[in-house]
Amino acid sequence: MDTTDGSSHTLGSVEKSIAVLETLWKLDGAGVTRIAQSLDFSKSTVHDHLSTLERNGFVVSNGGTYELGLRFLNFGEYVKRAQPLYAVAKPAVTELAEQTGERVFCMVEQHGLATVICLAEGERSVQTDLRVGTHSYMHCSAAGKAILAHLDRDRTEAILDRWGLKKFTGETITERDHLYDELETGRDRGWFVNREEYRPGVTAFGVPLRSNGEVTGAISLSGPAMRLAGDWEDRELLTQIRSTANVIEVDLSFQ
Amino acid sequence: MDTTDGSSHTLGSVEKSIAVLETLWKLDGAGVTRIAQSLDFSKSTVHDHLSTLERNGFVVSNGGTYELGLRFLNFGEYVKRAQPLYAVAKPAVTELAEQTGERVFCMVEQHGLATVICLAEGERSVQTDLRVGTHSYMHCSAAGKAILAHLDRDRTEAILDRWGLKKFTGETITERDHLYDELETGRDRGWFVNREEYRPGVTAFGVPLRSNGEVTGAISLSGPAMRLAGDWEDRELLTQIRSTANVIEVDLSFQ
DNA sequence: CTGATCGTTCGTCATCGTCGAACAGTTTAT
DNA sequence: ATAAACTGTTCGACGATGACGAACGATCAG
Repeated sequence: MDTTDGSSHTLGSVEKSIAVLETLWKLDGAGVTRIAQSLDFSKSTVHDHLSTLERNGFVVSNGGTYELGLRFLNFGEYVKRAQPLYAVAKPAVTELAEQTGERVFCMVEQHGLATVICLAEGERSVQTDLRVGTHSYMHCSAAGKAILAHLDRDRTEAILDRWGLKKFTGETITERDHLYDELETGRDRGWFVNREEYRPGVTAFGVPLRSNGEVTGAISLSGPAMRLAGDWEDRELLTQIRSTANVIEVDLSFQ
Repeated sequence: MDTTDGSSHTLGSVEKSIAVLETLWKLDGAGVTRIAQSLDFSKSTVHDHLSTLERNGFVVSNGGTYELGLRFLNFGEYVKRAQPLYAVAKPAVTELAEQTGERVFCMVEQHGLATVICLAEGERSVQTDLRVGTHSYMHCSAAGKAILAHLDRDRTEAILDRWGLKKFTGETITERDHLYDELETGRDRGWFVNREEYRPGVTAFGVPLRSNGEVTGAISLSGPAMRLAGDWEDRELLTQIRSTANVIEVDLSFQ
């Protein structure tokens, strides 16, 4: 999958270490042998990588089994706070969740994926698998569409080339033209929607966040499809979401 | 500093990548040239590492300058939630902060450092530089002492050998015997204290958390030294802290 | 327009990452 | 109790590959 590069100066040993870390993540911790056969590396190679990573705090060993280390938490919190949006969006998102009772997210694009940087739950918010730090595809999330709609066409194309339009439910948009239409209508009316396109029964509305004319992220509000189905109540809900986005944009411009 | 190892099979290129990541962290993002001269690597080497790390989401480039990527947030949140203590301690810590109005931490030991895995602020809690994910030395924090006091003597020695007893204030304990005495008295009475040993004006009380007879972490409560100076009110405060710790220990044993 | 600086590309050489075999513990099954 | 089948770890040697300096094109300051 990566041997076709040819002249690229990518460091194989570093990528091996990353593969070990990914495996440790997928398997929720594992031993040398398990990782070695999962990646088709030799045991000694895996051991070398693990001990190097452990010496640096990215891995921790508990009597034969290895896990990801707390140094990731250190870097992770730093990266979260380094996002200009975080400090501003956090209180606004929390307030919107309290007002509406639903779950509210703030997401940022990086590497073609939308990542949750902060989240707040309302009183009646439903369960979800989206946590802070979760990466999600942009074609099937309300916030992702909001961001995608405001990128250069080339960039959008590149993102769709890289990640495809994976189908999660019967409602997921899997055709490019369909998605482009959706992005255009969303761009025109100022908000975006994900109607059970990622999880059955879950609908979300998304609004982009602009700073200096550039879209730097988006907020989205998600809840049960039943509750968010009507067009009448949506008007009220949407003005609340757009109002929150507006507050964030203004706050962002003053710091 | 590491060339004296001799026979160790540590992967130099991986450690170089880690050094690049650390530099990116220290400098809050930087360009190739800046990193290269900061680490005394060649520009092309730094570039190779950065592009490899970027291809994997650990670094992101914004027009010439590089920053740490959001993938660290993904891993960081995962590691946080992977700690058995996290889910149990979070609500208990929050409640204690509300009750007392002070700032409360839950910390876990790894690689000889105490790392904050969750934290809650009370209404009158003071400012601090401790965030979730912050690593701190164990000899000068209340939670760190609580954990240190219950490790094997060999382990404690190894930790002090590795990290030393760095002096932060005039109150910091910098001699081993002094620390061992302090750990013993704390172990006997069941709680530990840090009286302005890390930051002037900040005092903290710490209590260990046991699971199956083993200490897996600690909680601590910190506030202004003035407020936490008396011995009378401390009695009340300490029973609240110990009671919270007790709740966590019981909850932990039932999952 | 010019000089200096940036990030990037490229090809070479010597380093050092990889592997298999052997090691020492630990658990499982007989 | 004993052996067989694991585990993680150590070690040395070979050859892939990571590091470097030089040259590149792009950008910015004066």
